[in-house]
Amino acid sequence: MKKVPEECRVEDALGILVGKWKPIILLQLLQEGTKRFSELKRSLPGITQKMLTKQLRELEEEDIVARVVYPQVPPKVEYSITEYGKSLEPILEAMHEWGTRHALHKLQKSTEKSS
Amino acid sequence: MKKVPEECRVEDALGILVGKWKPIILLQLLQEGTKRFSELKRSLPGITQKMLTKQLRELEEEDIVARVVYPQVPPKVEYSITEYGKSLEPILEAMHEWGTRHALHKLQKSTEKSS
DNA sequence: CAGAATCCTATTTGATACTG
DNA sequence: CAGTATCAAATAGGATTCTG
Repeated sequence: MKKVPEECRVEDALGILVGKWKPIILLQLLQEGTKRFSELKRSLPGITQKMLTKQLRELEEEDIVARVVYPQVPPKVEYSITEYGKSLEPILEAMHEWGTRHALHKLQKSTEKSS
Repeated sequence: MKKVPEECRVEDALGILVGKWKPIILLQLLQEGTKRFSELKRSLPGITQKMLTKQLRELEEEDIVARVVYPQVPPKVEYSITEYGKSLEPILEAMHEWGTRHALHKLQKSTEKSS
């Protein structure tokens, strides 16, 4: 179904990072290590259970995050970045750096009225 | 309105790359240099004028691509990556590399039936 | 606690036709 | 040639309620 040249794999990486909460979820897990579902939810103000579940499931599907269920009551589920998932870190950092510069760039452009 | 920690600029970069056709448009312009609207359309099988126009406008808005209109008939419009836009290239390449490895990774996983 | 299920809105993408 | 305009379909995102 893909009509783009097959040697372009940019969209594969992009597809994994895309989602309103995925980058921030990944950064949380990268920085803080393993976290429970409820901890993650607390650190992500505004997210709903549905979205958190969905995004985590998608990341799990791609083997980026690991999900460990402790069979006890009340339930306990822990999420963490897989070794494989850590390979995304350089990309996330590059994007963070670029994004920071981009914010400055836009600021400069908007100040270009005073030559 | 943003609820994510303000020090996270990953989404800014992501927002610029996201769009079904943006990565491939950028790669085209990076690899082939300046191109006309119709040339771009030809190199992007499946894209509609509407989408091509929209994505280009969004990239132009962020100062990633430059749009030059030649006031003549029939119209001629050329698009190219700006100097600033070229700063995205490392990210695109990193994503491309990662995406390639990811394709292999998934292939290996699907072959894990034979231990 | 960690979700699943349902319902609803908004944004994205696409098909098609028209225009200076 | 390089768009715009309009309509329809698909997808993403969100609010709320229920459950083992």
